[in-house]
Amino acid sequence: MSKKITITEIAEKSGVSVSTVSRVLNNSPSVSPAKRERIQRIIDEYNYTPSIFARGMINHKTKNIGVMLPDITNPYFASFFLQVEHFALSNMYATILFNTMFTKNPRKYETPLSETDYFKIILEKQVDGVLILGGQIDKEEVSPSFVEALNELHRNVPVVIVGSRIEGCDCLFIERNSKQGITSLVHHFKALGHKDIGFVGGEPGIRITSARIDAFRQSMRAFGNEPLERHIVMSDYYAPDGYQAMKQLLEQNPGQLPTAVIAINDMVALGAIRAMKDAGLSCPEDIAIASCDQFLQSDYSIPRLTSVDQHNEYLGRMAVLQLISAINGSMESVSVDHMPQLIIRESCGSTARL
Amino acid sequence: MSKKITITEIAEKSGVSVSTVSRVLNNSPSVSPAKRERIQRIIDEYNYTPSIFARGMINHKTKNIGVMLPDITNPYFASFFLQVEHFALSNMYATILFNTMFTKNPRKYETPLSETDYFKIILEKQVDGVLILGGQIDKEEVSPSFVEALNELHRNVPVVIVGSRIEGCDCLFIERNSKQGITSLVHHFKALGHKDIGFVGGEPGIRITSARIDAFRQSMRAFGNEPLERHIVMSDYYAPDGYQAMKQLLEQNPGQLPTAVIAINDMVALGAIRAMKDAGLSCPEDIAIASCDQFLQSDYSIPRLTSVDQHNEYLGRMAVLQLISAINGSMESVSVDHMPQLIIRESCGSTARL
DNA sequence: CTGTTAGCGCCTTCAA
DNA sequence: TTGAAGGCGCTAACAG
Repeated sequence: MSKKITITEIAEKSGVSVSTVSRVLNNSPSVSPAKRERIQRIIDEYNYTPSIFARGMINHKTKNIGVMLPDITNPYFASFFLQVEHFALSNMYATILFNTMFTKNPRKYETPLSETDYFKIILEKQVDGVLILGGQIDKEEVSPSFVEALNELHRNVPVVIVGSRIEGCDCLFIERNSKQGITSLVHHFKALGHKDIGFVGGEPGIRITSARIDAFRQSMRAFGNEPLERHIVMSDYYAPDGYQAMKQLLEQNPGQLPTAVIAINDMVALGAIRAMKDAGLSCPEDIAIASCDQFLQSDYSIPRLTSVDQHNEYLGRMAVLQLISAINGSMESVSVDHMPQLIIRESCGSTARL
Repeated sequence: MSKKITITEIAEKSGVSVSTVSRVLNNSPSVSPAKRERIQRIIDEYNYTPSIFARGMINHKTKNIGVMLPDITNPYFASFFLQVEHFALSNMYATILFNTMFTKNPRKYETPLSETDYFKIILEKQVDGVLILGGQIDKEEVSPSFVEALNELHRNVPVVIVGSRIEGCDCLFIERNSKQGITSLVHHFKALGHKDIGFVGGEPGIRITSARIDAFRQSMRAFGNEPLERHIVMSDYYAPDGYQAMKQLLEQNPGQLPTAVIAINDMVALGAIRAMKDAGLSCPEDIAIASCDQFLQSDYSIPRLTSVDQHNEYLGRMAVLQLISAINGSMESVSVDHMPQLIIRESCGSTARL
């Protein structure tokens, strides 16, 4: 590895002092155009880039942000992350990604590390800010010690959490309305004449799950229907979970199945439809299905999935922007007001097309 | 943000010199046990971690690696990356991820940045090593200027490329046998009695595509069949591409369709099956389908996808390991010898089960 | 507009 | 076994 050239050498080669070179490096106005150009030429010629270490010693910034999420192979997190990375880079921040694997996942990985271990590692990396997505923060019962760890982290570096506000946590939050999507799904099914609607997927004890199921119950009641508890089967967020949940729903409701079911996301919907098929039922004829969170490729499954676009990508952008402004001193939480969009395809059995 | 405590303060608080503190920090043996313990206690108490900047100025290491890939939302890259990140971290390296978006992708993103721009950014980040996956390096014709950029990067920091060796490129490569999988697929279809086999997906001019199509032709010939060119339709790597490719295949071969088709990966297979369905054909009855690269969830589609597990996750592990050993001085390319595994499910029309 | 200089926090000789 | 001192590459006063 060729050793890096330093500012001193550039200064010597261009016959000026290091400060002058430093000035052109930092676009200081007070450099004569002639010198500036000459120096820049040398810089380019030698392909010189200043040492982040030396710079960091002074301004204590790495221009790196840390992103902590459970599992990048989950399309939900992936599409979110893509936006984050993209927008961070266009603001000159690079993104260090940590997969905490702190949710169940189909690969059954375990990490020996706790989330607070990750906090420590992140801190050591001296990132300028941290974005947290999923994991413990999504639990309904967040342990006080975890909140304290979060606060400690935030004391060192701005932390933006994507999810609902946690009692006693000083971090910044970026929240959004998660009911809207469910409500339009229920309305849609009602409009199609369904009375008994079920719900599958989502891990119990996780906020997003409860929020959605609550919204589900609530909007059912708004139609004068009390949803049947036995038509609600929670499990988790992946295809195998949708499969298992639907299987259970079918088995525990012989002869009295719902005519429509809402799945917590597209992977779960996929699994659920597969379970129906394996039980000799077909979708949407026997049970119509729609999901709350659209992923890519849902337009290519059989049947094509009716789903809700929660605009997660937009949320990703908002999150980085929030983090960057926090790094630069702004300290307010934001709530993103977005309008989830119902995407009607085949699995809901509607013939309507947008 | 609370400012960090320094080694000097630790030294003062424990009544020793900075050098002694430094010694305990770096596990130097020459510190009296008593002092060592006392100092360690203070370190823990104040939750002190040494500044990476100051350290970096001396050893020039960040303990960060850079990973460059086209699109993390592509499950192929995601599962690969997950392994990389995981293994890197267990070796104390954090991973900075760059999505170059340098392939077509369903989101139609564009970056204003070229891949060589990314090289520059990565270099500025002073990572200890770089892993490159996909993008230009996969092209059949790599421009000399790109190779030179790669070499220049490699002159500064170890670069590991996942893919086939590029003429004139000094980087480290991690290669694998990509024929094996195709061959077993062809054998499998032959064993099921298929004669006319088609191929869909993959971008023309990309090495992995050509390699697979070559392997396809070759193993067809081994059975005395010359594959029909009009039964081979390239496009790209995502579901919409599979859809479009199959649609074209169907349209351009009226009355003389293949009875089986190999798709370049599971997303393409999904799209292809969907196209068949939309054309009133069903899989595997009318055309059997199998794919070369298995992703998660393929076990839940309708029909379940017969596919090949290329053990990409293993490859990911090998790649980081290779990079880390390169960072530590080892400079040999490795070729991973793995045995792709055929996973027989429904889409190939076989009744056999493993 | 430009140069000089004092650190930033740490590690590493070199002496003691 | 310990401490003192130099220097890593850069920026930010401070002088000129």
